[in-house]
Amino acid sequence: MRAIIGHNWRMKTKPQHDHSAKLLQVTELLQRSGIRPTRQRTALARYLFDGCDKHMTAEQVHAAMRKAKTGVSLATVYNTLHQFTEAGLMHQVVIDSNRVYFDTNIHDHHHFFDETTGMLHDVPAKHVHISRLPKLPAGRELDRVDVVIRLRAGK
Amino acid sequence: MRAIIGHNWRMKTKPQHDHSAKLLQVTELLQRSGIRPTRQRTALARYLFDGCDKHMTAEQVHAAMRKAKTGVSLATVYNTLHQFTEAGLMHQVVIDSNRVYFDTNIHDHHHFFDETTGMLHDVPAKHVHISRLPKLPAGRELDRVDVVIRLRAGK
DNA sequence: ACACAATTTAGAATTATTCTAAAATGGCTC
DNA sequence: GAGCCATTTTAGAATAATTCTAAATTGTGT
Repeated sequence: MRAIIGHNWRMKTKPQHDHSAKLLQVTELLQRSGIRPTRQRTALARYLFDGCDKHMTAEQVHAAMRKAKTGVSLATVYNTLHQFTEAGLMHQVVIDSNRVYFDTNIHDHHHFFDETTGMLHDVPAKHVHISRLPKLPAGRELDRVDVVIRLRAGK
Repeated sequence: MRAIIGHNWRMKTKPQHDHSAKLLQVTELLQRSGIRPTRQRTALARYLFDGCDKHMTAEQVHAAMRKAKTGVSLATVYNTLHQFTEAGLMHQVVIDSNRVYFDTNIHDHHHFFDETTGMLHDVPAKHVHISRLPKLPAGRELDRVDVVIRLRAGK
């Protein structure tokens, strides 16, 4: 049964358009990050790094995979999101009490958090100027500065 | 030694002594916030609002209560921390993936998050200048801006 | 094709938190 | 202070997100 797809298991799942190009890009992206491009990881990467910035929880990503009929277990979604994060391909954003969002936008940016909808929105770094930072404690260096602009319903 | 500060519970104080004075202050604080000062709530308030800024998880607060031999159940600790937060007596800070910190410092300030120790430290607002903010989406108003300066081990 | 390492997986385990319904307490009125 | 009703507290069950585990599968070099 697998013989049919034979040498190229990658063709099994279909993106909308742009097959080969996107696939090449994604497998290369993973390889360059030292991550072996398995079927599951490629499917996830293809979905996540399609050029649209996404803020999603692991469960949401898993649901998207189900919908796309790509067999990727929840455990693998968690593992892979963590790997991608560690490789710097995406970020984790923790804002809501018990929800971790994975953010595929790795450009310098900040966030609006809309308390009425629970949604997260990007704010390009250029729209926030931080003109002064405190002196860092000894023996530590700056990892990054997260700015979350919390919004509530207003006039 | 404490009579001097008497009327101002905000003043930096050492915990330990000052029973009567502190009690009056605390019950008043609760009443002014529309919270009935029961035994448990008073015990928690006394511990939390002793003048020292604290960043604690609910479990940690519960542990402190046990140590102080004050019978307060975990459920009550959760309930009460939420009430206090809603009344504006303290804030919630969410940073670490699955840990909610309650912060007794309600002055304008920001945080260092030390990734190596998992600890949170205050940064007075004056040490961080945000000189530009984006235009807010329609129908929303600013609740607050949280700045978390993430630190990692460095030279 | 073969073997060995890496990966995936289902389901169990863990952890922080919330819920529930019963017991205790607080604040009234008489 | 006894009686009463609303509020609060509580132990333990329930939930939800995440991690762990150990077995099955897949990938890769030979």
